[in-house]
Amino acid sequence: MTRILITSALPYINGIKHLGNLVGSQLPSDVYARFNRALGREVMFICATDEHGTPAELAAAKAGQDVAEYCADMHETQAKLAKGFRLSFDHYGRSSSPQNHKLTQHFAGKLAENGLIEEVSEKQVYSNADGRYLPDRYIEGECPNCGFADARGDQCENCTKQLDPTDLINPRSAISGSTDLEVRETKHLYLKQSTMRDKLDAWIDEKKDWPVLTTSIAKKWLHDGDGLRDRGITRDLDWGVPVKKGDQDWDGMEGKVFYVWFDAPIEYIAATAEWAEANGLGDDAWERWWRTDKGADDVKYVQFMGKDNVPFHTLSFPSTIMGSNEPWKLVDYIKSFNYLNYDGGQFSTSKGRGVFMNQALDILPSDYWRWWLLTHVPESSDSEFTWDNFQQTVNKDLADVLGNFVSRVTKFCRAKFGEEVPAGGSYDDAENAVIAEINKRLETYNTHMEAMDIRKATSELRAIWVAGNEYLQSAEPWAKFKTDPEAAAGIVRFALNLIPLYAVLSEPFIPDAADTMLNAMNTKADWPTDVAAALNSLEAGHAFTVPDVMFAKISDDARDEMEQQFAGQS
RNA sequence: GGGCCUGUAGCUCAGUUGGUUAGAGCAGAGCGCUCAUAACGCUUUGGUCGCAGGUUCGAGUCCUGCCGGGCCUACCA
Repeated sequence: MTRILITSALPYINGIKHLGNLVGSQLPSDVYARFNRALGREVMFICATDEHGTPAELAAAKAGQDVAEYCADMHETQAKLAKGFRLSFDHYGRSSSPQNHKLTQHFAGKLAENGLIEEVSEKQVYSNADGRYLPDRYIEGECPNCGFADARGDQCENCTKQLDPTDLINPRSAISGSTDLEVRETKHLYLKQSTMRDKLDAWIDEKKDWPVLTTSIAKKWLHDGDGLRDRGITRDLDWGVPVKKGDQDWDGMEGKVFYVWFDAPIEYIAATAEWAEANGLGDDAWERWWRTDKGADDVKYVQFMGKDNVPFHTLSFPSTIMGSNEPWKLVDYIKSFNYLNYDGGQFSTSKGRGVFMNQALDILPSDYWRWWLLTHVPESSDSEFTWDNFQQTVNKDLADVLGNFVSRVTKFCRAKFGEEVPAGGSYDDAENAVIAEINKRLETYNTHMEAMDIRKATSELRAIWVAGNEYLQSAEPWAKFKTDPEAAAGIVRFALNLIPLYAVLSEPFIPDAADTMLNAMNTKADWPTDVAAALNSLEAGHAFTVPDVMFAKISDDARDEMEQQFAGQS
């Protein structure tokens, strides 16, 4: 039996994430995890907060908190929101965990042993007022090319010319505005990725089935200019994983930490170790997912991420893994996504533009958001959120097609036969035709889910819901009831049986609604392998209840109000 | 500047290795049903597939150029 290891890109710690962040990795990975669990496969689904780096320190300072305290609070907030959206992580870890400190230092030590680390002395801009080194984009000044006053140290937004911070005229700190800057000499570790270029190139070449978005970005970095460049993996910061070789100190690296992009992917592994500890299990429990010498040979490892994360997952992290010369599990498939835009522009934290995870849950239940986001997940190109589209999709698909189906069937039965599955009648041609159709659609649905074609899967699922309404319309139990109650009973029994089937098939997308359906029908169900059998599972006499309205519609007024509320200040 | 992605009905999107009259959902129109959240079902109107060339017996699909949108470009993460 194949085991499935799934990781979602780690949300950064510096604030509450918006819907674009959610749909770009966590939500689709959750669908895939739920689907695989439903099939009975053993799944390990990992996510964590990514807590290191300059922006985390600045966010903490802005919040007037110590950075460790800030990260702990924000981790709790994000974990709570993840639960609110029903993200079914087996563990939601923290990149600041002791496990990650230990593993990150371990990998660095191995890379050094294998001659893949180089010490480089370089010049960095230091801000006396801020008491810290400034990354290029945290330095602003006048562009030497076009004269734009607020050019950033890496690139001028106005003329798009790439810059070096020392090019700027009258440079200042973007954090404090201070001009008390100086260039200091500082020593850093570089990972010699360039020596692994051919190996990485050959490895990427094997991945014929990966999304073009994934492989093309990797190829660009491998072949652009002089090819893959070495990458600095340390920073002059206080908050992070202290630079060590395994458990040994690293001469000349005192007071420095590893670069956030070096330790963040290692947290996928460390979070699994956190999971083991949290569940009172030994190291072998997590190592069997990650070490091919300890049982991970039968693991299929799938990563989900936004396109901005691709280079780090196709090149940097594999360099770390391969360079260690230890039998760690490499990724088998990378599913990458484009971006979700908001009503004609980008989501913007600073402008308060767009919907953030906490706000979304304040307004409507998670299933509404999950369904819309997943039916519009940016798989082939960027996609766009509009309130009008959101309202239409939710009202039509969830309220009218699925919710109303459950409602009409259960209420009709209650009125004519009471709140139990009626006896009498039998399944005939009409029912067998529905079984045949669902069988066919289920096969397609399974194929899309295995391939992680999320949008195609949603439209197939919707078609399966529609089949129920079509059936009722042509079977007309309300008309039959007047002349042939037995026949009507058979129809209602069949229709009632569709509800648990729909619940199971819908669970990866709308888990709360699936629960509601199963609870109402007072049953449990497995992923169907035999649709005919599944539609015979509720027998005559089985008691059920009529659920409350599963999905209340979004009114035009409510839609307009929400649109106003989230328009931002642009 | 360079690289990649993208432009198909009013809207959101499918369109396998080029092969007869270009598909789906929503929206619009008409009809039907009345069990149901005025829900459901059936039928139907919308497209010189961004533009211009080219290859081919044949191109939405391949090539070239142009126009528009997006992302990345290695020190934000």
